[in-house]
Amino acid sequence: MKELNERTKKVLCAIIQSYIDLNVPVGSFMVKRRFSFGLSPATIRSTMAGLENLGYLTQPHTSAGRIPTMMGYRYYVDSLLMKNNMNINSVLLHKLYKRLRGIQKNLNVMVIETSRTLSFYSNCIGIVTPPKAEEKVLKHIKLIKYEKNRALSILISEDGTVNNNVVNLDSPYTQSQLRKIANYLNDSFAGLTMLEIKKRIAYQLSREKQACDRLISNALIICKELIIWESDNMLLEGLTGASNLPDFVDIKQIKEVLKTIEDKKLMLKLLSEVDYSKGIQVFVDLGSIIPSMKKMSMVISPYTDNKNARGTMGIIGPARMNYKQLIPIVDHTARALTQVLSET
Amino acid sequence: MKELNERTKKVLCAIIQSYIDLNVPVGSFMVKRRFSFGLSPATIRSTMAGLENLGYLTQPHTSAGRIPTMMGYRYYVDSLLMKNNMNINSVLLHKLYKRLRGIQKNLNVMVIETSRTLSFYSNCIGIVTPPKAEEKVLKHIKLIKYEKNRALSILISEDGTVNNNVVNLDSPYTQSQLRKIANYLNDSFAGLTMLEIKKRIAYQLSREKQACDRLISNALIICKELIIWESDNMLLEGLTGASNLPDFVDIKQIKEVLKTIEDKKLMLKLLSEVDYSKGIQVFVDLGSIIPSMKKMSMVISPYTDNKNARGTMGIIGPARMNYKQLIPIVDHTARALTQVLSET
DNA sequence: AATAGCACTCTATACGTAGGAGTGCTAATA
DNA sequence: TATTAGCACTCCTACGTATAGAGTGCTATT
Repeated sequence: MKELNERTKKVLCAIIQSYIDLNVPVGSFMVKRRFSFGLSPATIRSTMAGLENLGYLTQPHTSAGRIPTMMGYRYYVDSLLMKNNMNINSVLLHKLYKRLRGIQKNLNVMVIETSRTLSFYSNCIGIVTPPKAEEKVLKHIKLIKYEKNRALSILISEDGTVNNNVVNLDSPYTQSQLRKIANYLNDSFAGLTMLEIKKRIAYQLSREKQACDRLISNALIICKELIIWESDNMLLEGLTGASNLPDFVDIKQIKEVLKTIEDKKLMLKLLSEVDYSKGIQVFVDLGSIIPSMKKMSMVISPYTDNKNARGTMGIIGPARMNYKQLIPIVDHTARALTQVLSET
Repeated sequence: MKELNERTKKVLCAIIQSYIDLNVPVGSFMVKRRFSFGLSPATIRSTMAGLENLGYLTQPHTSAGRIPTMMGYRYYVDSLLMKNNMNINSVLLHKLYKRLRGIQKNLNVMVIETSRTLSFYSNCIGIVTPPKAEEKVLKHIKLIKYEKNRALSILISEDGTVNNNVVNLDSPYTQSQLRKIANYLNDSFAGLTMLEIKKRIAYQLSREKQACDRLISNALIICKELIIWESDNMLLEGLTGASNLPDFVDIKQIKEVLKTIEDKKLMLKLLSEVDYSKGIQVFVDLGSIIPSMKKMSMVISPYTDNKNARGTMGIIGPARMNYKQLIPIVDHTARALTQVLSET
């Protein structure tokens, strides 16, 4: 891939910016009118022809202007991130922080509210994954007698999330037996991540099937069940807002996207592979990963509570989205969320 | 409103059934072809003209067949319910019961799964409201020390639902103090509905502001906070399926519906006013209640656990939906859910 | 190397026409 | 008197044609 010369770069970015702004194939005259770098339409035309050959632009038909290819968007976004010449309205920024700060400090509520916020300010689909279940650190387990052969378990994590679940027992236990089981589990596992706990349980159960105490082996089995139940999840908000975008005129596309989102599995898989170390990331053309997401992009950023909890949050919208505005919005929302969560 | 004569009824229902089946304005020849009651097209035409005058049918334009008005659907559905000549595939019925029976007996999961089931078998939007929070009967409250000034509360209802919530305390309490508070609350309120508890708390707090024990008054305040938090909710599934219906060609309509559904408030209000005593109910033309739901209908039925819990469940779809199939589906799903919940 | 000029291409829009489905009215019929 | 056949009429839809406009690529010129 040869490096583009300065002028070619400029023309490419001008075209993409115009297309993002106007949603219409942009021709040589349009570029000249909107960005008066002293070039004649003819010159711009030949540059455009070059960019088309290189694969950055394409024509819907012979006598139309150019529109960006996915490769074009990729280039555009990368050069934006490089130059970092994006701007965010300071009033909006203030509102963003205020809104997140106003929420009660309950992680579950926080996650919902963040996805709403993202959707609200971006007019895209807001997406937030709570901290990964496997990485959560166990703080405390509590077991309460519930029905004859069942116990209510309460699982408190270091990050403040609480999960409850009904576990089935092999035989009736008294409340004091349940307390003993809970004590054992707390002594053994508090402070460890769910992943570590899972591993240890598997090890202990395999090692001494017969040797150990019935109470203990039952405790292990209960705990195993508990942890399995703690599955990953994800929250999406703002289908309405997103569907108002001019790009969603294609009803087939909208249905496809709805379907994928309702399915969640694919999205979760994709999100689980996001690289936490990288900061903000832009996936231009989700279609190459999830077929139904053709011509869609995702801007995503990690967040943490500065302890163990790490999650991802961002937006999904048309590849033609206004990156210049939206990348900073996602970025600042992630910072704001991290900050608020760290204050606990 | 004059009663229609037998033949006119027949023609009206034939036209509506045809329109539901084919989604095309139906003319006199069509009726003759599909339903050979010995009438000539000319006769059918004059009957149709009469029905149009009465407001049951309408013409998209002068030289087209007739389509039903909302009043027409109303008449059609009422006569269906009256004659009760609806049929349900017994294989489908079997699957329906099997599916609901296969779910673990956790009310929350049950509700999600029911709305999925409804959506799956109807290709409409499935809608289920969990039992009304106010009508829930308190079984047991448990308080656990959580952080300095906070306690984790676990609220178990008779119907098996568990809610947890973090309550803020005015000052630090020890675990044993919390236990005392919980005991007091259990002694006072277990077995009452949330609504009753709310009333009693309001009464007690107002009656003896100074007289009573600090612990008790705190207990009351905590409990109040808990109960307020228990708000009504609703679950919707199957936007994808519904959007595949041929009626949803209008993108504007689909967006309007999405918006309303995302909002939830209007829907909840509507559902809270459903008459439990009536069994299955059909709202033809939701548009008259919720403007964005033009030309949509709702088939809805109550369910119970044969104790205190009562909720509503049903489907939302185009006014042109196949009532003959879908009314029995909703009906049987409600019966199945009631049966499964009653088995606990 | 950049530009002006020009012929060419393709789309979107409007318009006109023909075909067809369905009606309402009227007169004939059982 | 209720029903029906016949017929003129209406209106939608599909399809073909014509036209304006936007934008291009190529070529000759600066």
